[in-house]
Amino acid sequence: MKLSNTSQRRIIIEELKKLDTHPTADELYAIVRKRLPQISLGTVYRNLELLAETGMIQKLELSGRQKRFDGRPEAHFHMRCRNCGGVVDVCDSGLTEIDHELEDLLGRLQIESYHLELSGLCPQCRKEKLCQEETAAAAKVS
Amino acid sequence: MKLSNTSQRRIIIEELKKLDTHPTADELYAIVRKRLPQISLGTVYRNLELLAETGMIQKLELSGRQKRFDGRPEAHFHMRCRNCGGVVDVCDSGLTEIDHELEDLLGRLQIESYHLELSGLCPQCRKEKLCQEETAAAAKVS
DNA sequence: ATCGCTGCAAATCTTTTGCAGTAAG
DNA sequence: CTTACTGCAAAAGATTTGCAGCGAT
Repeated sequence: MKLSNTSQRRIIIEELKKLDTHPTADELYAIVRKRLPQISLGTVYRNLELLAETGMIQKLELSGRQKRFDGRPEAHFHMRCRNCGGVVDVCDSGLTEIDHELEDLLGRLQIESYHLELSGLCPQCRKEKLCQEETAAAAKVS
Repeated sequence: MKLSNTSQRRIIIEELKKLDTHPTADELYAIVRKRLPQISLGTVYRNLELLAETGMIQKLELSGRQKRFDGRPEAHFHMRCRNCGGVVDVCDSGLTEIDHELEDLLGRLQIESYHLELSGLCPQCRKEKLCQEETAAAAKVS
């Protein structure tokens, strides 16, 4: 597979790699459009698909209607925020350990791969929720 | 939430519980239509949604365009077949063990839940692939 | 000059929804 | 009688595709 070097493709990669928000195709489209106002959403979809096939980026198969894209090609863990719907990276040595155990086990079970989707509150929403609770507690006292 | 007992709903549950194939809404629609030819796809979607909300069935958040539904409400593991695209149940004590470890770890990380999707060849496709390989080997010899 | 890529718009696929009529409690 | 449910058809949301022209190699 030989990909040519068009400005659309270059800018799509560039902008995606800047983000750690795992944008959907249309979110990335909005961002890329600031630099290339005439680009079409179809082009964004086609490029994301191709780039994922060649392994330069990842197409995330997460729950929810829309696919999301990740500029980091290495496997890592994701958590979906149940409050804001966003997707954040999760790094933890315990998870990495469990990952290895799973690999071993799945090999024995003739399962080829797996993917794990975590769910909870992202740091941002956790902070906001904490603030709300404090405010609520203060209101109760007064 | 009080659900009334309509024939549509009863038959949808009945047919879903008969299957271990985790059908999509339209697959189940086709099956239910044999008994209720005038039922609409919208009714199937609405009922599956309601039944999942009340916990009588599960709506599976798996990769791929279409949602799938599972008549067994208890949590268990699923594997998507990379050959036929179907979804099969996976039962294994090793997995259950890892499940517990994950629960522990995630509690510590303030992660609320997770879901694991396995991928490989379902038993059916594995068998067929094996046959093909044997045939290919035989052809090579002759 | 060739072949891949682009923008545009239409098509597709899955799911949801508005509505007016029907059935269940 | 009241409220939930249904069929139908249209709408909505996300992604894909056909096509004719354009740009990269």
